[in-house]
Order: sequence, then structure tokens, then C-alpha cells
Amino acid sequence: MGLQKNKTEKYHKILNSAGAVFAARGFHKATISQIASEAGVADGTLYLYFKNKDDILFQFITFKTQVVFEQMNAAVKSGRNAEEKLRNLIRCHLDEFQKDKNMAIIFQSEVRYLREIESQIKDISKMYLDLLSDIIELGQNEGAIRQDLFVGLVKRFILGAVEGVISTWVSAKGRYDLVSMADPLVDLYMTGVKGR
Amino acid sequence: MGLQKNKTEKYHKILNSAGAVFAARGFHKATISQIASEAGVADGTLYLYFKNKDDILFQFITFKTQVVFEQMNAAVKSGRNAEEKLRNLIRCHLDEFQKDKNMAIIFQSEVRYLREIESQIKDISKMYLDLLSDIIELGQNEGAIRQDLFVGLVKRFILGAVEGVISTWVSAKGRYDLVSMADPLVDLYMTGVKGR
DNA sequence: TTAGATGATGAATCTCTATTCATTAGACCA
DNA sequence: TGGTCTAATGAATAGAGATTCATCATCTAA
Repeated sequence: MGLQKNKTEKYHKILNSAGAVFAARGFHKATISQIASEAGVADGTLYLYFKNKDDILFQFITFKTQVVFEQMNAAVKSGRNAEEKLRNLIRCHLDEFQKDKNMAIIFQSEVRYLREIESQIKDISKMYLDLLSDIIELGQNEGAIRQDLFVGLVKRFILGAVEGVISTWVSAKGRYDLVSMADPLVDLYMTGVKGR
Repeated sequence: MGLQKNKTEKYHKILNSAGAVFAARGFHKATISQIASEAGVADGTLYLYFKNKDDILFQFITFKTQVVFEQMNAAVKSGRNAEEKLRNLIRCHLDEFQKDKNMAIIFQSEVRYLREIESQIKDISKMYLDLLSDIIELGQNEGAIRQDLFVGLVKRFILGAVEGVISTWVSAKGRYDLVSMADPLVDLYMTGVKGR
């Protein structure tokens, strides 16, 4: 009831505040006090909801990953063929990250550290690469994608390029529209990757 | 003379030890004591050579950047046309990072933090993107590269993809030959980017 | 109205490490 | 051999900040 709702509410309030502070200062420079004050609660309160500072980062990334994962999955499913699936995936990716810049910054900077503390994390890269595998395989069956490719490399190639584009956008403080990069980007991939 | 040589020697000994520890533990988790012990000197000695912990990272990256910059510049210069220049650049990039895995790890993880503390750093990305600009422009004049490209995007596209490939290699603990990725990678770029 | 339970607080503690600096060791020279 | 200079040492300091916990506030049920 009201209680449960308040608990959930406060949990997310803290998570979002943590996202803002982590993005602004970096995880290691961020302070429990800063997060608490940003969330409008006392320092000790954070420990009612999280095990420790690392756990806050862990839960932040886990939560965001899950949300983004669902979106991306749906985006891919809605495509009729490999190229459309790829285009939807890239568009979704850029869109989600544009909508949540804190997440974009944190994913870019802190995922590496997080993997050290929670190695079993089902991270976004892994899931992404799996989606790409399926798309590429499908495209090869359709004939839309060349057969003579080292798929492992192509996946990294695609993901790396999107991440690079996002990284630039973050550096530019999000001053332009990120999603509009999707079509030119897919064009770059496809004209190189598509058969014949 | 001997003294000067010893000073330089010890400076580099510390720098390399710091590289090893930063790469293994991450900058923030690394301690002065670990670096000192790795270098076989006392904690206080580090402060005869460096202003503080941040300065060690700064000098490490500055030094490595300069070395790599020279290699890359030479590699590009030695190419006869745009495609060859690009191929040489990518090959050089992968080669340098393969030869110095600590550097690869640190560049990937800590450059962001470094930029916060020393914003005037002439980082490797910037220099890289400039090299790419020239290559792309040349290629467009030669007719080897399409004219209808958003050059800013293409640069990020290329750099992002190389970085992604390096990142995967690091995650795989350097178990395969990174340089052998150069040709397939350039093939992916070119077949997509090349005119007609 | 009150006992009990739950949630929140934030000052005090506790730990960890970067940094300092008084002291020592070693080289060089007269 | 003794004096001076430089480099190195590492124990002591100092500060930061994560975490704890005794206390307080609020709510529920009898």
C-alpha cells in the first residue's frame, strides 16, 4: 500500500539522484553525502535501500540495462528484415541514450569498474552483441549481407561505431540530435556490409 | 652523467610500474604504496618525481600519447594514397596497443577522468580524428571515397570501431593477434565508404 | 490513548591512503 | 678524512568519506 509505494518511490529517487551525481562527478569522486542530499534524505537512509556504495552503482546499471534491453528487443522484433532490424536497433539505442544522458555517461565510464566488482553482470554489450549476431545471420540468409565476413569482428565494428558516436555526443554536451545519426550510420554499415 | 641517467631511469621505472598497477587495479583503486613497491622504491620517492597521484597518470598518458602519436604520423605519411594511409594508421594503432596492453587498458578506462583534471590534454582521440580528417579529404579528392558523407560522423565511425575492436581484445586478455584485425577492418570501412 | 513497530536521521566512528618531512645514506671533492 | 650536497627513506600526519547505530519521528492496532 502507501508504505510500499513510498518505499519504491524513495528507492527510485535515490537511484536517479545517484545517476545524476555519478554522471557529474564520476563514481569514485561521488560522495554518499552528495547523493543523499540530491535525493533529499539523510546519509544513513541510503543504507536502508542499498548494501553500500558499489551496490548503488550495480543496481543503477542493472535497472537501466533491463529497461533498455526490453526496448531494444522490441525494436529488433518489429523489423521485417535484417536491414530494418539493424536500423531499428541503432535508432532505439541512440534514442534511449539520448533520453537519459546520465545513463549514457555512466555506461561509458563505469561499466568497466562495475565488471570488476560484479563479474556476473549481464551487461549491455553482451546482450547487444547477441542481438547483432542474430541480425547478421539473418541478413546472410536473406542475401542482404555478405557471407565472407568474420562475424565476431562485424559485431564489434557495429557496436564500437555506435558507442563512438554516442561518446562524441556526450562530449558535445548533447547539443545536437543524436537519433538523426542513425540513418547515416546504418548507411555506412550497410553500404559496406551488404552483398553485391 | 651517471646521476642524470639514474634519474631518468628511475622516472621511467616508476612510470611503467604505475602503468602496470593502474591497468590492474584501476586508477582510483591503485595506491601509492603499490606503485612504489612495484617500482622497488619508497613511497616518498614518488613525490620526488611527481607532483601527486594525478600527476603520475597525467604524465603516463602524456608520454604514451606522444610516442604513439609519432608512430601514427609516420605510418600515415608512408602511405601513397588515402586507402593505404588509412590501412597503415589502423595497423599502427592496433600494433602499438597490442605491444603495450597496460596503455591500452588505461587509455580505455581513465582518459575520461584525466580530462577532468587536465582539460588541456591533447588527447589521442583528438589527434586521431585530425589524422582521419586529412585522410578522408584526400580520399575524396582522389575519388576513392564518396563525396556524400558527413565527415564528422565518418571519423567517429572509424575510430569507434577500432576502439571497440581493441576493447574486445583487452577483455579477451589479449589472447589473439590484434594486428591481424587491421585488414578485415579496413575492408569493412572501405567497401562501405569507397566511391562507386 | 498508548505500546509496539517501522522508517529515518546524522553525528560519531573507523578505515584507508595520499602526502609530508625529519632523518639517513651515499656520492663527490678538497 | 671530513664537509657538503643530493637522493631516498618510511614513519607520522592529516583529511576524506564510507559506514554504523543510538536516537527520534511516525504510524498502526488494540
